[in-house]
This record gives sequence, C-alpha cells and structure tokens, in this order.
Amino acid sequence: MAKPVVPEDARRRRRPTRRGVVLSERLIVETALRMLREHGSAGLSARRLGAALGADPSTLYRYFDGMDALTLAIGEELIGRALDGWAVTGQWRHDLRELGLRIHGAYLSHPQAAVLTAGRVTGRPREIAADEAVLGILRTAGFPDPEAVLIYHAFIDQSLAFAALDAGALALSEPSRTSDEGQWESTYARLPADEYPHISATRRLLAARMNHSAYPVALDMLLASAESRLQALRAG
Amino acid sequence: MAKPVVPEDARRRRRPTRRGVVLSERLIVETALRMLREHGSAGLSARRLGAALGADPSTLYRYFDGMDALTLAIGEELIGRALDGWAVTGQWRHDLRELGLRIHGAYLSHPQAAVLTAGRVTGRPREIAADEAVLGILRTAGFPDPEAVLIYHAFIDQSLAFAALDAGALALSEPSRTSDEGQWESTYARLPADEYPHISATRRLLAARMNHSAYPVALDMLLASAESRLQALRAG
DNA sequence: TCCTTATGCCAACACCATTGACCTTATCTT
DNA sequence: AAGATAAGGTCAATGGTGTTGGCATAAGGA
Repeated sequence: MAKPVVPEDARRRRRPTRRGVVLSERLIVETALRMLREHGSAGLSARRLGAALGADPSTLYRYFDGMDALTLAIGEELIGRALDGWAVTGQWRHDLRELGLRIHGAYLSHPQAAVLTAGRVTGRPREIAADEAVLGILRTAGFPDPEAVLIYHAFIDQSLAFAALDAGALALSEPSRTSDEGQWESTYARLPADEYPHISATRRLLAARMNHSAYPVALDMLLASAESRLQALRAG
Repeated sequence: MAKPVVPEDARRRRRPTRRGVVLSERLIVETALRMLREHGSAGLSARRLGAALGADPSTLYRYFDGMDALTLAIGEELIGRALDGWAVTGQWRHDLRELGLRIHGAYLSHPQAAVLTAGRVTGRPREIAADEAVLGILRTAGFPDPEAVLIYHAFIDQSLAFAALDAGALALSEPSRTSDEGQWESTYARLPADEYPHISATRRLLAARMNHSAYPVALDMLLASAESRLQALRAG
C-alpha cells in the first residue's frame, strides 16, 4: 500500500509522458483547476485529468496519494488566491467585509474543490495568516479579547460555511442544479394562497432572491451586530 | 428514460422481496439513515442499501428517480424531525432562535446525511412548512416584505450552512478529525508571539472556543441585527 | 559506460449508478 | 371463480469511477 510519492522538490528524473508533457505538482494542480472551471460541474476524475495531461491516470499517484490529496492541494491553492492582493486599510468593518467576500469568492470560483475543502482546518501558513489578520483587526478596533475571539470565530466559520453551501449548489451535476433552481419558479410559486399565505404574498421577491447567495446579507448583519456591541461597550 | 415511479400513496400492490421484506419509501429512507450513521457518508450506495433491505439495487428505482432523489428524501426527513414538536409562541426572536437551533441540531444528529443534503432545496411538504413558518414569523413581527425575505433567506441559509459545516467536521474519518481538532492545541498555540501576536495573546480563549460550533453566536448576531433593523423601521 | 531506480504505462480489480428485459403475483374486473 | 392488467420484483449488462501491482524505459550518478 505504501506509495512512495516523492516530494516535489526531491524530484530529479523528469521523464516526459508519451505525449511529451513534463509533469509537476504545479502543472497537475493548475490543470485540475482549469478543468474544473471549464468543464464545470461535470467534475474532475483521475481518468479525465490524465487525458488532459496526456498521461495515464495512474501516473497521478506518483504525485498525490489519491484524489483526496489532490483535492487538498487544490484547496490550499484557493486560500492563497483569496489572500493575494488583500491589505488592511484600518477601517475594521470595511476590512472584514472585504476579506469575507474574497474568501467566499475564491471558493466559489472553484466549487468542486470548495465542497471538499471548506470545512478543513489546514494549519498552513496562509490560513494562519488569515486568522491572525482577523483577530488583529478586531482587537485593534477595540473589542476586548473574549469578544474578539467570539466574533472572529463566527466570522470565519460563517464565511467558510456559506462558501461551502453556495459552492455545493454550483457543484451539483447539471440535472440536479437546474431542478433546484427551478423550485422557486415552479413548486413554490404555485402554492395555494390560503394554505401558504406568506410564501404566496412574497413569491416574486422570493423568486428574485433565492437563486443568489445570502452570504453578503448575512455578513453585513454579522458586522452590524458587532458594531453595535462595540458601541455598547464604549458607552457602558 | 421515463421511469414511472408510482408516488407512495398511490401504491397498492406491495410484493415482498425475495427475502420477505415489504418495501416503502419510509423504510428505505430510514434504512439509508441508519446506514449513513453506521458506515459513514461513503457507506451509502444503491448496492449496499439494496443488500441491507434484502432487495435488488434496481428495485430502489421503483421508488426514487435515482440516488439524488433519495438524498433529497433523506434531507426532507431531517427537516421534518427538526420541526417535530416545535410551535410558535409569538415572540419572534425567541421562535426563530429555537427553530434555528433545532434545524442545526437535527442535521448534526446525522452528520453524514447532513453533508449530503444540507445544500439542497427539496421542495417537499415539510421543507415548505418550515419556509412558510419563518416568513410568517418575520412578517407578523412587522418586517416589510422585502426585509422579511432578505432576513428569511439569510436565516435559513445560515442554519443550513452551519449545519453542513459542523456536520462535515463530525463526518470526517477518525484520523482526519482528531488531527483537525488538535490544531488549536498544537500548531496554533505554539506560534511565535512576535510573528503572530494576536493569536498568541488569545490562545487560551481560542483553544476553549474553536472546537465548538460558532452557530449559536452567529445566529444571535443575526437576530440582534434584525431586531435593530426593526426598531429603526418603527422609529423612522 | 553501466547500474539504479524514478517514473511512466498497461491491464486488471472492485466498486459505482443506471437501464432494459423479463417474470411473478396482487389486485381489479367480469 | 377466472382472467386480465400492470406494479413491482429480479437479472444481466453498460460504461463510468478510484486504485493497484507489474513491467519497461530512460535519466542521471558512478
């Protein structure tokens, strides 16, 4: 069972594949990401990835322990991309809002990877950097430590949770997704008004809202609540 | 492709399987839930479920359009369990809080199933009942329709998103989970204080917090924000 | 130049969901 | 009571998946 899996920087002999491609972790992860984006929700498989690389599927196992390890590598790449170019301005509410939207957006741009990855604590440098940044923003803004930790926790988990939820919707296979999205137009919109008065009364608003992410609204509500806690602390 | 799939209440001829089991949607869903609990989310397959029921896998297609439809039915069952015994008291904030905690709890009691279903819109009766209830609570409380729809959406997605995230943590295979949970004790708690001052300063609070769900805090923040919006509306 | 072995390829395995053909028997009709 | 109908079971087959062990070949150190 013990697959050796030579770490990337210890590789010396790079033999090209039959079709002349020289493999590397980097190339594999990037190709996988491109396939996920282009081929969309149809998904990633060892066979297809191999075909795209011009290599036999089993060759991938020389680089990753399995598809799960590959997925984690992809997830790590996503966290990195979310933080790229982000900088603190000093306005805590604005900074947190920006960061939340970036995390959410980065995951959503690769739903398949997000589904498998968003719930995991990686402990890698980029993730730690994000945690430190959020805690710093809150403590600098004036939240006392216990409060800062509570809000940090809610903030980061809510971002990841919505990322995973929304990514899950995008990652559904084609028939399932259109069925889900159609729910609000079909079933819900035609419910009898006497039995479901509230859904019925708001059906147009619902149809307009429900196929978008609720994350921005939820994020703003969390930040608004944090701000009023802060004001209460200052007043009292 | 058109599989007939007679709806449950139109079924008349119930032929027992070769092993004498009489099938029904209910029995299938309950068996699937039991299998998920016992063998994990990878442990549910048409073949295994068939074997557990003493029936051929293909028999399931007489009851569900496919594994996807079965998954939706499982999700509906979980929502139903969340609503069992829940009743509106008229205090909107208390009612929503109670409902949110119930949904979260119901999914967490079957983490493997939650991972599969928490992101899906089922459009079945009990899900619709939950939606109608939440909308009703908000509109009755005095939120104007557009506001009620926004908050409803954020509330319900927040509940499901956290349910999925927290369930995902519980559903991890044993080695992965203890590794994830140990992060806060090991890696994070030992970071150099000069490089990560904020994590360092709060490490005890973090260790105490991070292995629990952030959902109750996030939920309370969402409700607090909703309440102040309502007050602003009344004042203005 | 020769040897070692990293790394590619191939074939096979076990599993998966799903489908179409077939058969059996519960229920309805006469 | 007998026959007709079709619901609902079984069986066999298709084409997909991740993964593995054996083998071949060429890269790079000696």
